[in-house]
Amino acid sequence: MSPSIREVAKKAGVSLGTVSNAINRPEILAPGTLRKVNRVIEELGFVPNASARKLRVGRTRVIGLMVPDISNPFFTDLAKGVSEAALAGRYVVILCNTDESSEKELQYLDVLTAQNVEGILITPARDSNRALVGVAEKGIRLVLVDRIAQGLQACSVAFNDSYGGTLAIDHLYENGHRKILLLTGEENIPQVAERNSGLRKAMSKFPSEEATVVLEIRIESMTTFCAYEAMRKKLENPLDFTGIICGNDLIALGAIRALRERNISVPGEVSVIGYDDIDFARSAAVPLTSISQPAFELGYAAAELLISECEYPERHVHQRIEFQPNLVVRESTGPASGQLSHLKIS
Amino acid sequence: MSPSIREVAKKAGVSLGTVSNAINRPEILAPGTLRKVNRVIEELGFVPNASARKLRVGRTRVIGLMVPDISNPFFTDLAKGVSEAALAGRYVVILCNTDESSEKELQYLDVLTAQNVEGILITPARDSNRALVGVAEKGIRLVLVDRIAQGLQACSVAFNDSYGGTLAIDHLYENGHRKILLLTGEENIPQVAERNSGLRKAMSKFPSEEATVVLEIRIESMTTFCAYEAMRKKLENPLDFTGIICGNDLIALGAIRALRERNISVPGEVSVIGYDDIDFARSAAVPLTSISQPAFELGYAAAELLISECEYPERHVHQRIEFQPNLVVRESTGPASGQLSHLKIS
DNA sequence: GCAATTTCCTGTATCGTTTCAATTTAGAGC
DNA sequence: GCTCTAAATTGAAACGATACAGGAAATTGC
Repeated sequence: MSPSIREVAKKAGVSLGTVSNAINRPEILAPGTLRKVNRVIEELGFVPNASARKLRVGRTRVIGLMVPDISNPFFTDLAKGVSEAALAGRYVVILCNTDESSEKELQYLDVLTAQNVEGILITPARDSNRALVGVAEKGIRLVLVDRIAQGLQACSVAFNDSYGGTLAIDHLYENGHRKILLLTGEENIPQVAERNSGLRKAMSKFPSEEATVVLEIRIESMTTFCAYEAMRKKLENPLDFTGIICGNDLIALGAIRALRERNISVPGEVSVIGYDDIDFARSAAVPLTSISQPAFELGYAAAELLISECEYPERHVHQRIEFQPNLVVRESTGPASGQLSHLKIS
Repeated sequence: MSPSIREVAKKAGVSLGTVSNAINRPEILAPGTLRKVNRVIEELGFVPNASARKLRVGRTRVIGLMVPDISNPFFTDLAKGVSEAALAGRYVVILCNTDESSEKELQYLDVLTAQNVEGILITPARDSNRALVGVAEKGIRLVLVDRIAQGLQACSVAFNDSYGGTLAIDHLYENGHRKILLLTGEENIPQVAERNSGLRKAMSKFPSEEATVVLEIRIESMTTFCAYEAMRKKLENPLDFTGIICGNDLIALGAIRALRERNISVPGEVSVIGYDDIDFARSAAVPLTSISQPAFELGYAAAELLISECEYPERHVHQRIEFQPNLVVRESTGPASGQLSHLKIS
């Protein structure tokens, strides 16, 4: 097995404390001693036992990352950002994929608590507030990612979802779209609610006589497949919209697939706008107009925030970092002219 | 802070050992005592300190997962499988994204060692054999994912890459393609080498006078962007192939993007075949023909293997699990007729 | 009713670090 | 050379759990 600090001490002819100092506060050792100890450490391939250190110091250098769906490239990028920031701070990330199930989320919360993680980055499920409060009471620090949680003192990082919604609707409006389908997850997902509120706010700017109609479909899970199914069903009836705003790019991809199967041209007949601007958006069947959000940066910032809170709890004050989304126009959106008149007739 | 076993003992009026037994061997306690202790545990919200337990028992219930690129949906699915198997075994996964850099890989190997992980699931970089042997010597169990490593006693899970290569070339050959471009990563990546060897083996079956030509481009990093750049450069010269076999789907996506920019029709003029069959393959600009590999299952199997090795080291024997890939035909491949004659002229 | 056995529980040593008060050594000043 | 201070090193006491030897109580056998 791995040698212990004791063996290093013996072989180097110094005391336990000195070896420990060589590792943790090299500057207080005499240069000669330090060199001697380091050589022995090297020789024996000594790696300090993290469990023992954790036990003594009470710090684990482990954080948890809890995401609803790691398959979603948005969260993958986020995870990459987190991972990188963690590595830079010599922390380590435990990945928890909840599949949007709050049951799994609770299970993971337990496991993470048992593992004594120092903090958790979490995009919480709709109804896990209570559990989070419990976790926070155990002294585990939380950073909320892209969600808010009421009644919880914690840092958070997020995008301005309301502004994102505005960007989407403005873009379609400017292109003449008046009948718009909103294809998104259930509204008890906070970001969804935020974006919709942004949408509504933006709409209220427009003259009401223009009657911008927004139809809504809520799909169960924000994945390509569910969106595809939902869209197929919708298309069994005649078109009553010219633009679609999607809750994320995966949904947009699914919608476009369903539209193409029905030979409905995108953007000729229907414009589609996604959200997140994942890497695949530009390689999609119809390169996707989308609201871009720098997921990697969000993850990096979130992890930095958490680590700094863990490292310097006394001088820490909770804060919220907000990133601005922006619109990336590609080929899936265009003017609505033809369709508009068609709708007027029907 | 979290209460310790000591406080539970005091409050329940029993000794330390009894509380410990209540947690770890409830069956040896008198039912009344057990109930009493459990009630107190509940009341105080006691969670055992994992660090202390780890220190004492030497087991951490933590495994590491090291992948070259978590953005690649193949590895994302793999990670999901690993995560799920781990959760089922009450293990926890530390995610390590190496960005294909062996420097980062070494760094992570150190961190994981220090964290006392019980085992590591790894898709090793080309030249990290030595480091892996060192890790194995420290008693950390390894499972190699989709790669082989010589001189290392360990379990492994993989796809039959050679067979995958065969599937790809057979499909193109049957469609009349004779001049084929291979667009892949560098051959010191083991799977790449394996697939190529499968390709060559398959080609040797065909009558040599037909002169199936395989051109090769090695791209630095197996990502969409690198592939796109490489393909663009290639297309500055006239087409001298009718089919492309890609190292993975991301590469295929990049290649198709470059082809479309040049108004080269896929599959009209050039057929493209990917590898991995990621979720986006079917939503791509041209739905992608690909070699499908069940990444989730691979991950799940790998983690199960590792966990069972950790749990029952004495009865464990190293094994290799191999999954068979299979061909999924979509729209990116088709007959080569027109192009073939064109090439004969040039 | 007493010894033998079984069942249940206690208390202490231990895992490998870090911390910190105490001690030794070295250096400076005269 | 001696004192005083600063620098370097030591060693024991934690951290919180588990294991295990052994003690107390309950049960059994005759």
